[in-house]
Amino acid sequence: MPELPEVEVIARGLNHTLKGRTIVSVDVPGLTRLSDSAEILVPGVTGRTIHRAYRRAKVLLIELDNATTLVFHLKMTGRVVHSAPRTITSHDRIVFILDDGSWLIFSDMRKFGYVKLMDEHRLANWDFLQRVGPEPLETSPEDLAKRISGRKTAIKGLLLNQSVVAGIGNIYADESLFRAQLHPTTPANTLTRAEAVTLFTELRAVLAQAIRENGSSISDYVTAHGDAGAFQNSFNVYGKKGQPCPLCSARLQTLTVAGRTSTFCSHCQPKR
DNA sequence: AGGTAGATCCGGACGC
DNA sequence: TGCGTCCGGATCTACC
Repeated sequence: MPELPEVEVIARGLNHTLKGRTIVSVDVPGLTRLSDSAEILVPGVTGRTIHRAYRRAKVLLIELDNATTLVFHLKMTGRVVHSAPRTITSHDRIVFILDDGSWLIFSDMRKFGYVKLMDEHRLANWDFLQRVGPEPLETSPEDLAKRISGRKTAIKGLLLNQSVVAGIGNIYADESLFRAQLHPTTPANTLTRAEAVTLFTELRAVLAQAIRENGSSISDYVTAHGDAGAFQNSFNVYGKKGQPCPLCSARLQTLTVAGRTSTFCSHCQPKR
């Protein structure tokens, strides 16, 4: 489940090794439903040189030399890996063959992800980019706190809401709520400003640490070069239902909040 | 208008 | 072995 840190690590890795490479041909074993068609993608990218790779929210963007951009959303099981040529697998969706013989491969077992090719106009007017909230690592905790003030809904739902703050998924929502000692159903309008600032300070810290540790590998995530991340070893609560709280040793519990499984410590994160 | 629930996409994991 | 159920990121619809 790539969230902000995982996509950031992939983007940095790709930017390092793809910059200046030219796409010489494309193989399309089978695109996902939400992707642009091969008729758009193949002629659009063939012969183009890669300028840079970067991230916005959970979206990976690879900018080409004619002001078009390959846009990837990995959703749960997507991968974008730069590797030597290898046998195509049943999960591979599109392969970009580069001028040094290496491959850039988009795979996605569950086919929820997508790849699209956007020109400047389509990218600038893309409704997702119009709606998405600020980058948490580039926005002060005070400014982020203002964005949730007065909202009656559960704080967990607001953290997952991409238009409130960009790039947060279940892992980093649960981990930051634990660090801030807030129950996931806490109505945002019951937080003091100081509590909200603490929450976003912890969110930023957990995201920065996850990036330093190459992201969290729980099911399918690997870096741009196929390596697993390490931050899953630093989880306090995510995926640890029934295990002891690292602070008080009470059994961690789960609850569905905003439609998502939330793991928390009912002692350290009391309901209010 | 803000908010929630449910459906949808897909296939691996898991339980009976 | 085999079938049914669960899960999840984001979006959409229906509804309160």
